[in-house]
Amino acid sequence: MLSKDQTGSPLIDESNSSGSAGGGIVLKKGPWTSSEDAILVEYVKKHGEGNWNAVQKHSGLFRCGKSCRLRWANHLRPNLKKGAFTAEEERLIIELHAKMGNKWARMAAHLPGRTDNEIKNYWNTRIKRRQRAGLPLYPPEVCFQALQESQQIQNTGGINGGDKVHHDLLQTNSYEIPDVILDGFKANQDAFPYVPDFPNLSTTSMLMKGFGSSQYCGFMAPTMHRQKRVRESPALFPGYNERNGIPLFDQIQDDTGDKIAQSFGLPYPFDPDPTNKDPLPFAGMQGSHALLNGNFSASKPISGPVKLELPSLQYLETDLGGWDTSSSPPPLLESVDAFIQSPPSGTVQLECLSPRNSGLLDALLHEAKTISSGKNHLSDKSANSSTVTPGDLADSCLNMCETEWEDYGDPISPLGHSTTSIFSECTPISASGSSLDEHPPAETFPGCSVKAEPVDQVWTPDGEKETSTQLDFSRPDVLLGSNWIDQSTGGPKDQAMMNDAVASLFSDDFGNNYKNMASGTPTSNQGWGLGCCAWNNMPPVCQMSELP
DNA sequence: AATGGAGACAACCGCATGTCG
DNA sequence: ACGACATGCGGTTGTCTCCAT
Repeated sequence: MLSKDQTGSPLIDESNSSGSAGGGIVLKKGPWTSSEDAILVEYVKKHGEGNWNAVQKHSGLFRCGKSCRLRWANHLRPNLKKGAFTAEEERLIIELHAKMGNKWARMAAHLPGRTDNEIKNYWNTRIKRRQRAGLPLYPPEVCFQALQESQQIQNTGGINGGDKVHHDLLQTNSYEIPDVILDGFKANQDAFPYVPDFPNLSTTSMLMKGFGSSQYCGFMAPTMHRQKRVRESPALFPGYNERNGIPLFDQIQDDTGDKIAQSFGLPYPFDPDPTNKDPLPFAGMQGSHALLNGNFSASKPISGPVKLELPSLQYLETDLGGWDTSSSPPPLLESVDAFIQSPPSGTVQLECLSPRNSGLLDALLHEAKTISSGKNHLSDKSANSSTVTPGDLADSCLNMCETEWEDYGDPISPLGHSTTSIFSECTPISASGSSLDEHPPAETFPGCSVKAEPVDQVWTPDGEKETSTQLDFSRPDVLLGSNWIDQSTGGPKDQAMMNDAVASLFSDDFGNNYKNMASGTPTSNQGWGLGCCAWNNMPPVCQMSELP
């Protein structure tokens, strides 16, 4: 141990001291000096780690045990890696965060020599940077993988596995990006890993934000301990259950949702505290779409072998749980449409309060429910008490994800988050004539059986056509309602009406793009995808202008 | 040269959890 | 079962440096 003389008497710096050890001893706070470090190292060498409160007693170090532990863990313990994160580490951090959320300690366990604090700082810095740049937090392949793993969890009966299953998955380091994705992706991702250069992707960023960290955008409920999580309370959505016949989320295994949510780094469900007066459920919706969209609408990373298909509603005709297993890869590419299907009539009003508006996992669940009900809705809607199965949910998520891989442009807005946040989740109906049909959300178009055409054509996203219009979607559902399809023809219900309505509400640019989309002309807005359904039920309080 | 913003990093704080008597 | 204590974790804040203006 160094003597005070040797170390310049750093033990007590009165000018920088605060606090007390209870016995009148003033404990130092603030930056550690090298001499303090030496003392601590010496102490640990002698006595080992732990019993940190004894450090002060035995070493004369005027630091609280907490501070000592932190200093040791973050700076002094051996085998600590110093310096910048390597590319591999960064990739891992991103992947882990996509799966775990802000579980820094757990993430650190996967990064030998790195501390949770280091990772946390790195991530927060990255968040800020990417937020500012309007870039997505997660690369699409990471999102997809997270989804895939969620599905794997469910498929392996991990519904009740809780974190354990999830953790096990992580332990396997199964971070391989699905080939189906990377076949095409890697080819174009020299600069990969996780931060693909998506010049046109800025609008998806918002959707990426809010993952598990309240500081991302502020609209996400903070990560909560499981013990604190309370299942969705009917009080939050009064009448939701009874009137809609749609099961509340407590009908779904909590662990399932939890795991999935964690796969996204999401708190699940959204702030469930019924006493919480903060209207986060809705405020968080944007973030939620960040989830659905931002994660998956990674612009156009795929080219080549990946089969890209426009969403199809075909599955609605089939048993939801009975994907055509003859095709491979299965249902993933074919079910996105589920999310663009309008809810069955009669549910619209209620869904203004539906949990999907939370934007979190429950939103997915709700969408899955919509899918489920969509295949047989109307007829037995009222009797529909089907519970969304985890598999359904996962499929839906995955399908969404894959759809988002489609090569489409982003209706980028300098707002960064806005347009894509919303629209990239809207299914690009098709270039074959199907188009959106504007309708008020109160109007429904049951029997969604639109068959989307495969996306065979490759078009260049009109990334230059960015709208800088400040969009104010007091009722985005008006525009984004998924009920724009004539169910009988699969085409636009009233294209002119829709176009006019859109043009009137959007900027000219935006409206024009929209019109182009409606007419099948590829534009940057063709990527409007999955979000329709979710936004379809967006409460009026959500306005794009409120986005950062 | 001065200044302000952003990034990087370190450290603290509050709370939750685990352990032990 | 309970409380005290130690530890762990995540969020937040403070400080320093760099860089553009």
